[in-house]
Formats: sequence, C-alpha cells, structure tokens
Amino acid sequence: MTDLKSLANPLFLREDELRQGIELLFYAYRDFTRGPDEILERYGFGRAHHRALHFIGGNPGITVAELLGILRITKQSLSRVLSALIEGDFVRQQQGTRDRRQRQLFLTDRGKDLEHQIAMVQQAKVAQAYREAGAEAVAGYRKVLAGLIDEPDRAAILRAIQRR
Amino acid sequence: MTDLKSLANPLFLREDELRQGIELLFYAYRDFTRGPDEILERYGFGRAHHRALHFIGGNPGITVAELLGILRITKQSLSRVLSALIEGDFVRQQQGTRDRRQRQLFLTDRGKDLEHQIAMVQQAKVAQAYREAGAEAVAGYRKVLAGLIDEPDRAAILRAIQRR
DNA sequence: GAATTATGTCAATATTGCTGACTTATTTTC
DNA sequence: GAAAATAAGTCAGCAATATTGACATAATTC
Repeated sequence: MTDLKSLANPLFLREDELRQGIELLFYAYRDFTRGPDEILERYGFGRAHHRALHFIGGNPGITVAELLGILRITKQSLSRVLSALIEGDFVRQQQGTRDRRQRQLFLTDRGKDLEHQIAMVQQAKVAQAYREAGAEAVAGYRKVLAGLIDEPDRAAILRAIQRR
Repeated sequence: MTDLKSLANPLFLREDELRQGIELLFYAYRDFTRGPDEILERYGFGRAHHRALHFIGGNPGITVAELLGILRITKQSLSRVLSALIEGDFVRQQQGTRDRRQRQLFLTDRGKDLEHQIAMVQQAKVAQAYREAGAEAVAGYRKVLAGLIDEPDRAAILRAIQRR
C-alpha cells in the first residue's frame, strides 16, 4: 500500500480501485437494460424507443430539440423511433403553444401503460439494490454518478432530475 | 400490475427517488462512454472493440467463451470485433495450454498502448468523481452498483473484479 | 424583409447486435 | 476406443441504432 502504486497516484486512488469502479458501471448497466429489453421485444421496439418513452413520460410536453439534447443522438435517429411510437399510438405530438414551430411530445394512454410497465421492472430492480445497500450507500451512489455527468450540463440535469 | 407496484415499493422508496436513480445511471453512462468513443474513432474502432480490449487487458489469457460470458453478446458479434483487433495487431491468440481447443487472448504491445490510452481517460473521470464525492460515497456507489448486477453471477463477478 | 430557428425528410452508410446452420479440433464420457 | 460433448470459427442473411449531408417548410426574431 505504501508502495509504488500510491506513489504513482498522488490522490491515493489506486488504478485497480478505479478499474473496479469502471467495471461495476459496465456490469450494472448491462444487467439494468435486460428487463426492459424483454418487454420491448414483445412490441417490436428496442432500447431507443424506451429511452424516448421514458423521457417523454417524465417530461410531458418536451420538445423534439430538448429530447435530442438529452439522448445525444441525431434528429434522424430520433425521427425513426418517434415515428414508430406515434404510428403505434404510444406518443402524440401537439403544436407548441408559445412557439408554434415546436412539436411538444406527450404519451398517450397506451404509451403511459407501456412506459409504466417497463418502469416497474426497472424500479423494482433499483429498489432492491437500494434496500440491500442502505440509505447511506444510496446517497453515495447518487453523488458519484452525478460527478460522472459531464460539465457544463451537470447542474441543469441535476436540477431537472430533482424537480419532480 | 398492483402486485408489481407493491413489489417495487415495499420500503417506502418513492417512485421519483427511484426514477432519479435510474436517470442518473443513464446520464452517467452516456457521458462515461464519450471520451473513449472519441479516441476509438481515430482507429476506426467502436465501443465494442473497446470492451474487448478492456477485458482482455484486465484478464490476459482469457478464453473466447469467457469473454462472451462477460460481454453477453453472440460469438458472431464478438468474432467481427476480435478479427479486426487481431488484424490490426492489437490482440493475439494463443492455443490454450490446458485445453488446446481454447484460444487464449492477449493484448499485443500496440493493444496495451491503446487500452491504456483509453483507460487513462476513463480513470481520470472516475478519479475526479471519486475525489469530489469522497471515500464514503465511493463505498456506497460500489455497493449499489453491485446490487444491480443480476444473480446468479453477481458473486463471481465481484470476486473477479476484486481479485486484482 | 432577411436571417435564424425548430422540425421534418431523403438518401446513403456504419456499427453492433441477432439467428441458424455447419465445420474442425479436441476433450470427456461410457 | 467409439460416441458425445465442447470450444472455437465461419458463412449467409437480417435488424436496430446510430451516423452524415442536403434540402424543405413553417414560424419567429432581428
């Protein structure tokens, strides 16, 4: 411990500790997306559809540009996904009130059902992990993940998340 | 439906708290993969190549089957990625010693360089988040992420991660 | 009125994943 | 020692998700 490793790293974060943190994120994300994938398959949808459903569900009236900013994909990629969701009556568009160029997005009842169905699976998984880890660990989990969000949007994202 | 809901919430974990935990994971993962992506692009590689490089680098001599089990993709998907890495002299194969059917995988010097280059970027990001959050938060982060890993492999993964 | 913005659309392409069928070499089992 | 199982590789085809660049329309802002 008082060896080369900590000398090489002035902040006492050993390389293998950091590697563990990185791999845990990989494994957790890998397994976290599995449940949703199985449900979505039954509707002919994929992960991209779920992300759209999720963020429209959590932000009713969100504009296309805002959604693009969250998902960090191109307009064309989102377009395909949104078209499918609108076509299947999971999402509806409404001309913006304050700016009529905008299309505000909302879940239909069907969309709410599907979003909720998937959310329950993910929430059950997170709830179980939270319960096993305890409240203090949860606070740490949130703190570290927040720190992994890139500036300069971190503050805005944290505000948006905690608004609800 | 009502069953799922109560399953998700037996310990007074409010839905919006769980949603926050879910979204933090999404945002953190989104930004966490950005740095690597930019480096990989210069080599004509993608995220899949990085995952292979990473786990071969961390587990020299890993077999194809073991790597498939970690990545949870099919043999054919891995094959394309592995072929490109071998072709470009980033990875080399060696017939297994204990079982000659196996091909053990190793990084070449070139592969180690690239893996290291990307690892530095990711480790810097994690180190910064760890520093900002503090040691106690880091423990919580790890505890919750570990809980998100699916059984029955969780214990084996945790052992493998901590072996180094 | 001109410039900018929000959205949508077209065509082409890349990456990453999938399935199913089959082969070869090797090890294990009976 | 023969049969079965296993590890790996390969082929052909397909699907989801992403990309870029160019262009069109409508509405807002300057």
